[in-house]
Amino acid sequence: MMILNRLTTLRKAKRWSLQYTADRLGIAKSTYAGYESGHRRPSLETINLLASLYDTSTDYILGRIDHPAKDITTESQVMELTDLPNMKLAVDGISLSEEETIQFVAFIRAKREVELNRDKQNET
Amino acid sequence: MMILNRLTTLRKAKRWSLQYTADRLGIAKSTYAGYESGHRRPSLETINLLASLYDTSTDYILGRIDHPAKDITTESQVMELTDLPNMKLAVDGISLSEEETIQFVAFIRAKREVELNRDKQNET
DNA sequence: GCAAATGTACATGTTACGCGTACACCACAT
DNA sequence: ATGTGGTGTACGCGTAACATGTACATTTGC
Repeated sequence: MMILNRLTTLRKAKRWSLQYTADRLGIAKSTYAGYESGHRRPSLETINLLASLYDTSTDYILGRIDHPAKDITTESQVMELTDLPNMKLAVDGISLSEEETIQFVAFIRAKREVELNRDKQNET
Repeated sequence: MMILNRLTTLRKAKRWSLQYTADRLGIAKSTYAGYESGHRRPSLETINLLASLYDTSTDYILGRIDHPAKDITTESQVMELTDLPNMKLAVDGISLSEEETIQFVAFIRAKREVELNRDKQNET
């Protein structure tokens, strides 16, 4: 059995729905759902697209390698956290789980939302 | 059209025949020949095997990258968040402020603390 | 020149892919 | 409570395209 269950993790890291992802891929929602559930498997083109959309490599999606990194060294100086599979971050020497990063991104978004609303209140 | 014509080059670089390659892959000669001629396309498993046999990556075989280098995995660089005074992280394209990064670390530590205590509770 | 190995082309049966559809579930507003 | 839109899941069907065997062409070694 080929490792494709990484798709679900990758998609949720982007906070995308099945429908949205399927639209980006140009296929039906049920089709993409089949990939994640393991009942169906994507075409080569779709694998390619997925690697691009999820900012990773086909090798990672296919389970050939265990690190989803695109080439970190060539990345720009600013690293996007929502592209989290591209990097490994640690706190106190313990690597962040993807779940932790997802939670933090949600945390930051909520915090900014609050600040945005507060600013709006302060407008004349 | 997907770039698969690299297969012929890769195979000849190894000085392998169609038959030998097909045997290594566990498929019929005509089947593998179909890949190189472009009339047929390999399964995901076969793509995987091909990348391994030819000592390259699926990304190269699929035409996602142009260099056949095997080690596309810049081996897991783990970056310690607390050691990154000038590390630039972003969420939704907006760079994290230093305070936000501090909050990030605090957030993770608090979460882990909670989990640690919960685990202790669950011990007999 | 011959034989064996290699490469190419094709017809066929069968797999499994993509889609639509239907359903359960949840959040939220009415 | 009832409705509405969005999400994830499961299934049956029609069909594209895959794997194979076979046959033929071409090259290689003797």
